[in-house]
Amino acid sequence: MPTLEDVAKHAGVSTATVSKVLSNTPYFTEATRLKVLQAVRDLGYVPNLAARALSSGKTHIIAVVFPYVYDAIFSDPLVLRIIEGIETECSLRGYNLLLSAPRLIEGVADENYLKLIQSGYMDGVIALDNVPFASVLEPVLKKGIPAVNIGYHASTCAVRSDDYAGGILLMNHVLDLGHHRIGLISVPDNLNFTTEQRLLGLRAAAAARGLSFDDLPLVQGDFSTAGGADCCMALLHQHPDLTAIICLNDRMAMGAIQQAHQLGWHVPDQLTIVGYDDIPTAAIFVPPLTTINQQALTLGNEAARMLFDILDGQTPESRTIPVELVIRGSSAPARDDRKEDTAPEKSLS
Amino acid sequence: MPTLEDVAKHAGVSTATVSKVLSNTPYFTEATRLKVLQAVRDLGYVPNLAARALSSGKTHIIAVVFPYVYDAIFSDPLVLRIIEGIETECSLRGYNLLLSAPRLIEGVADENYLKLIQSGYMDGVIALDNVPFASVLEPVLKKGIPAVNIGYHASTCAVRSDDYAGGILLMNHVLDLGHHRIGLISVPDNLNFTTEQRLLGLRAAAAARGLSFDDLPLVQGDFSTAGGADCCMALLHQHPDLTAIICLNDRMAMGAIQQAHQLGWHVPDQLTIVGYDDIPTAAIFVPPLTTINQQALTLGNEAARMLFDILDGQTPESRTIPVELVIRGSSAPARDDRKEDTAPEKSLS
DNA sequence: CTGAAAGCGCTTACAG
DNA sequence: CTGAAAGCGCTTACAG
Repeated sequence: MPTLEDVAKHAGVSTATVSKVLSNTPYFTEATRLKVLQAVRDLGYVPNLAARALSSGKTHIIAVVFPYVYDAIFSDPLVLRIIEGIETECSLRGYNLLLSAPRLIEGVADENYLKLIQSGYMDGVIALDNVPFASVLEPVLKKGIPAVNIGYHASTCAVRSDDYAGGILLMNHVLDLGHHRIGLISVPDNLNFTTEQRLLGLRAAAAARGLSFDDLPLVQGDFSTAGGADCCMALLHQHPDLTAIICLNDRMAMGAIQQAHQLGWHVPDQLTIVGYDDIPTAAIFVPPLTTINQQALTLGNEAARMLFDILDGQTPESRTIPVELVIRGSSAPARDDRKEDTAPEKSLS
Repeated sequence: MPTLEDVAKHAGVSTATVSKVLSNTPYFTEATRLKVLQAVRDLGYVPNLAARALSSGKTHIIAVVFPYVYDAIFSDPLVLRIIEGIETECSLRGYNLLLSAPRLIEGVADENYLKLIQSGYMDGVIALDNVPFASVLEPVLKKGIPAVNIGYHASTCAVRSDDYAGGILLMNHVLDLGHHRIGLISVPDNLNFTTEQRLLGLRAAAAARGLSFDDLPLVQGDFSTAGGADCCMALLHQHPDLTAIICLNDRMAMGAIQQAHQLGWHVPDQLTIVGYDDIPTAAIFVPPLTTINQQALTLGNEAARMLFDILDGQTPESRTIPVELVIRGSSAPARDDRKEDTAPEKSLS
């Protein structure tokens, strides 16, 4: 492999000159610039990134970091979509993308991950940091590495999907359809900031319509389809009068719908079930899922651009990306015959 | 950040000693070893990877490379699963994982990708290399970087899913159900080795049962759900006598099922539709999809282990990972009333 | 068993 | 506008 020195000799200039020409420093004769570039071409020279990194302190690598918890991340189609958004921007800017999925176990740090962060091997970090009890960004910030968070840990510049608004949209949709005996399939408390925001949105919307959120039956799933099915079973068993179930993600919603079918309920005629995320399958599920679309690709794009802005010395503002209610076939008006099964606990406005 | 030199001073030894102790070279007094390790702890020393890479030529980075074509890769749940398998092994061995998705346009190389490969920034490469007209591994091999291919390009040590056997299993299943008017939803020719193998398997199984594969109506989709729906529409329009449709992946199968429903066909009573891949959604789709499970996680695990074997100086053999037919609700026996609509073109054994 | 010293391939003040 | 030289933080023969 030819080195900078080979190029310098071939072009008849110093290594300093080659280096500066290649990094687009101005103040060079057109002649020397051409000589250098020609030599680069002649020799097929490609800079050694390790050497460049060592002397300049810049690696042109950015790391995408997401905690490996609950097996949730690698099973989440949105994650791949976010990564795609990041990869596109990196590719445009000539940056490389390192992937790290630190094992997050309460109280125990992932040694490999800590070493990676402290090794100085990246110019910046984009994190999916939403686990309250342990921030993957914490060691990054301690080391002073530029970082952007796709999430709610408040420590850095962040881009977030408007989960709160999503919760409101979802609850309003269900209420607008005339439902008031509504079950919830959630996830364990204190596990994820995004779902907490969604819950807050649901709560606010319910309160605004005079419905006591705390009285709504709620069971906790684990993000997975199987978990959604189990939750649906539990919910319908204890509360056969429900007319709607709101799930905090699509995978649980799909599991819930399947379970409801197996229990003999027709969705949406007898039971409305809605999800959150608008994963690719949502549109082609039977029935197609009413859900909230969060623009995952945009989240990735924006996070990357934001990081590059920081790397360019700017101080970008955090951004919230809007969400959209996507109404499909899994939600329908509450039917009168079911509504009258029991008396409403609260009067509606 | 403390350097090797700081550690050496703190421990009262030379940098060479520190370096060797840290890389587990034998032949050291227990005393000096302890001194060094204590100093490392005292100072919180973490090696600078760029420096290490420059002087040793080892980066402890492996790159996972997959071509960005047809938008297919980033939308494929199996890819994330394969990456998970690779990441797990890397994490175990203390390696980091770089992701690169070179844009593959016929005849035009991705400049960034070529630079990355030639930059010496990785110890090894795992590729998802299945696009016949352009191998992402080609520049890797030219540079002499150890590589493993998850796919069929013959140039390297490879791990592959047994797509041919999958094709046979799928066709036999459909034939065993009594179908013989079978439509195919494929992908464009010469686009992907894996789908070619599946087609060969389907063809062989058909031939073995006396069915002329070339007489079966075939339309080409684009891997996507929407494409599957379009293909299903075209197929049923021209061949309303079909009793089964075999799709080369699950996403197209799910689109096809949805389209069939919209056209008023009942799956599987009137029409059997099967897929390939067993993506997470397949199990919870309505009806649940009969499909071929290829163990994506295992593919990733094996590919990584194989690469580490090469890095350890061994010469592992290529492996084929078995597949499994998963029979679910989207396939059912051909019904007599439909079978008699037209006379069979060929007699079955 | 341990150390002095060269070298990996770049970049970057500093001169001129 | 261009170059000589130091330095980035490691590893690795080579001595002893």
